Amino acid sequence: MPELPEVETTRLGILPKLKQQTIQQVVINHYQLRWPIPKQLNRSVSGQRINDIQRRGKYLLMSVGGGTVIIHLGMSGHMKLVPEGTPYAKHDHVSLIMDNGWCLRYNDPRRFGAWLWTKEAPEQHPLLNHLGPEPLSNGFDLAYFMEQVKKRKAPIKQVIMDSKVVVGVGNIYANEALFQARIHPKRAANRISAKRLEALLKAIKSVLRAAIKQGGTTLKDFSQSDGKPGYFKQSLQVYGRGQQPCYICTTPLSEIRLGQRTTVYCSQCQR
DNA sequence: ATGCGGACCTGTTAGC
DNA sequence: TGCTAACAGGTCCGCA
Repeated sequence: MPELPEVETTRLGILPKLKQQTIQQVVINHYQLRWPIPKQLNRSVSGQRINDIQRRGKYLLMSVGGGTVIIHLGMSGHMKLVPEGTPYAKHDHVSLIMDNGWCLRYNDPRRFGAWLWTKEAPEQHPLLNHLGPEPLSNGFDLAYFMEQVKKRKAPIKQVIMDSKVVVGVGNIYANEALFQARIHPKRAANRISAKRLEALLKAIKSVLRAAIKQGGTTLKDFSQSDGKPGYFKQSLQVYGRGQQPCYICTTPLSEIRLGQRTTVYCSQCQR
């Protein structure tokens, strides 16, 4: 479920009910996520007020007095806000019971997500301190992108999905951005002209912006128990459309595996 | 340093 | 209908 736009949508969805509210209690039903949830989490955050929730890449950073909860949704994680006392759903692993009667539930069937605790500045944390720039920030510009790409001969798709190069570009949006920029996903990163790299840079930004905008339309449903975002599906040009006609030239879209991820592209339009 | 495959999990779907 | 295999939005880790 979560690529960057969904994480941002989640953040914007839960923030209004949590900001400046006090965490009464933490209930952990399942400690074993990608890494075990630290035992001291409950002690560290109970009674603390949530100052803010920020996002870095696909990580959510919940700052409370004394430290930060670092949250990742993995492949299948999502958040729900429910009234306190609502029965647990299957795979509800973490609950934050708030003083204002709301309860944040973290649900994650595959348990690839994470809930960690740090007292240091979160950007110093080992999981965050090697991350590349935010894709929508000014730091992700053509000069930087060219610098990164020229030392990489791997397929461009794998390079734009590398969080050391830029954060937040997952499999769906990597496919979409490459189609928008007309670049073949297997093309060696260091063999793309500046002009085409600029097109890719713009495509990454525009695809992510558009998706965040779409996610925003489902925000009002967020406190509902089944708040599944409607998603960006109808806007997808290639992802999930293998064998179907290219919207530009009608050639059937190709589907291959690249780095163990499904990759869809138009062999006619993308070079 | 870069690049690759394996690992962590459960649920859903395609194929026999 | 039931079983099995493959695949799913992520990304860290260890080894070449």
